[in-house]
Amino acid sequence: MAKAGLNTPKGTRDFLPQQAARRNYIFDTIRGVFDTYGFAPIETPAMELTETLMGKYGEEGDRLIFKVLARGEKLKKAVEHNRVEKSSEEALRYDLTVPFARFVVQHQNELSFPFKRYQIQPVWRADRPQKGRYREFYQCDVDMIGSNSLLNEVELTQIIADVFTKLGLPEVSIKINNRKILQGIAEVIGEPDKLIDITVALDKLDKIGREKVEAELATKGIGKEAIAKLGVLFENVSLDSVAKFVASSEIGLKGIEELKTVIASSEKLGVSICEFDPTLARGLNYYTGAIFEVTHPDFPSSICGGGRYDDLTGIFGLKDVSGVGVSFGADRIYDLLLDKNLFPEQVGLSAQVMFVNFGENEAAQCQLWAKELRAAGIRTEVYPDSAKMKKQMKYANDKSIPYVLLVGDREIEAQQPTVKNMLTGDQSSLSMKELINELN
RNA sequence: GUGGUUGUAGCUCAGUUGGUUAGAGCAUCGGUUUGUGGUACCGAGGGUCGUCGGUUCGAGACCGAUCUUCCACCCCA
Repeated sequence: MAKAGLNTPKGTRDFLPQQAARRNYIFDTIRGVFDTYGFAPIETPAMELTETLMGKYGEEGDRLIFKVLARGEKLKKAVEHNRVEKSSEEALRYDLTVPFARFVVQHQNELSFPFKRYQIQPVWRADRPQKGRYREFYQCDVDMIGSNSLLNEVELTQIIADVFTKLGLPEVSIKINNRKILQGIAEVIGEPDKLIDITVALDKLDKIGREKVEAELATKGIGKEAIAKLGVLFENVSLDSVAKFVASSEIGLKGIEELKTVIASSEKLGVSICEFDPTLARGLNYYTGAIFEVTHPDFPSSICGGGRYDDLTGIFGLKDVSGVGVSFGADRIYDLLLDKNLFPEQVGLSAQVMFVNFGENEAAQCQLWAKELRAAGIRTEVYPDSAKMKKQMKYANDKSIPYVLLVGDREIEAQQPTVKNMLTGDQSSLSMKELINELN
């Protein structure tokens, strides 16, 4: 720990066997749900070209992208001209959505649309680490691209409900809003260009209160009259009142209609955890329609989020292809499950059987028997060294291996091992056949 | 990016107003038990006190810088 270089970089961690097994449990659960909806897996590189990522996430996002340093002569020149940062040609991916858009455009002729994919990979953000906030973390993305249908949004709410039900977290809620509504609000108060500023400020309403939100809006250059018009929303933000508010805005009304459809259709399919949240804004620039955020009452930040992006592929040269998707935050879900003690007892499979090693000849017999057991699908290990019995027993005990097989002269002569049940301590002499029957 | 916070054996922590060879519990390894684990008893190894520099006769304790941890903001999974 004290030695130089003996730790992982800020905001990253190692995973011990139990932690890794529990993470796999989360990945497997999520993947299982994605599979049942007919999504196909893809992968993309850890690095993208810097220009692929820059400018897609908004000011804040751009700042948090990890850039890869130029090397050799290029670096030398960049240092001379004081342009090190701009000389970066590659960067670690910041999310999975933008690389996916690039992927779709690049492989458009090899894909059939609408295209449904999932992607479970790490992403990197140069954020200040905190609880539930890491610099390297896994996102589990599902997206469908090439379809405008609201059926897709509805399917996403079903997927979210399925995943969290399976993980034992049915008390989550899916906060839903629609960027079109936010755009409508901006239009109605006469500040259509300030959409982002307005939504970001509105987002803080329940945290910092009305006065501070108004102050923030003012500093963003929004006029007093416009702020005054917003007043109604500060007091009553039910779906009906917002609908009335944006009645004069075509796009706003469209948003209201979409939102109502998604919530109503989801409910018909048994997904009753959706709720309209007019203050949900989301800072990522590329969202244009529905936006989602999943929260849990016992966790401070969102554990899943996403939305519809009408023109993300347009930036890469493919017009009129709309996509929608959400991303599950595996690391936050891990923290939450750990906190609530919700991991199943037996996650991660240890061997069912271990052969104690008595020496070269005995081990040779063990290898033969181990081969038979493995062929029968029984997880088997042979202790590699002829260490002291006590040490080998302790190893089996530490790994909670339920059966230990003793193979010495007596057993080789009898042609069957002594089987010790580690739970009860009972021992018996069993043939391979009997053992396989007992374990299957 | 802003403000604050933490850092002593693998882990959780003691360490009195700066003073000789830095401690405990757990874990690890060994022994009591050379074909038997989880209990018990005995013993051992392991730390240049995050790092670099400074003050001092003397620093784990004081000062500075840096890295790391955690927290609030920002933003987000």
